[in-house]
Amino acid sequence: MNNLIKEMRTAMGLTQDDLSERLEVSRQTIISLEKGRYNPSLVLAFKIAKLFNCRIEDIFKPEEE
Amino acid sequence: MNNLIKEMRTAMGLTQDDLSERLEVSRQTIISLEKGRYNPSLVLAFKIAKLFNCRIEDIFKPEEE
DNA sequence: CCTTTACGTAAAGGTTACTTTACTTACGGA
DNA sequence: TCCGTAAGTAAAGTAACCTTTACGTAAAGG
Repeated sequence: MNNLIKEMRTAMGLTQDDLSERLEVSRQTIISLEKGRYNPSLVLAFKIAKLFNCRIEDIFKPEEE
Repeated sequence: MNNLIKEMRTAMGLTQDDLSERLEVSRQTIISLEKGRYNPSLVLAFKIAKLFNCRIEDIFKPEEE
């Protein structure tokens, strides 16, 4: 699952630490998400979309099968 | 996390078993999702949206905080 | 230099998504 | 009445998300 979290985060001028606080997750979670190490839960995906003021589909790009 | 899986499934004339095969998950997973017992992974949410030919936001409704 | 900030890795543990198996109930048709 | 189908519960196990803690590195500033 590819995503644009890092791009959107830096565009907002946020550090990983800032973002983790706003999303109420650990910094480790942000790092792992940005690195593509795992896919977020749907709940977290909704939180991220809300914070970035866009849709889940705008941030997350499932790899084509 | 509220969702419209059951409604959309029956609208397509599919049984829980049919749906589980198309999504490549177990029937238990379908039952639990429809019953709202847990939230799917983002990957599964994308699969569901693709099958129902709509967006994740059209199917899943996060409870307001 | 030394400190602070931002980003990164690694490992151990908890919680939850998801699987597998087995059993139950209700319904409709032959 | 019997059988098959669809939907449901329950329990035990595996996999993945997410946390916590600790440590490493590079850059910028004093």
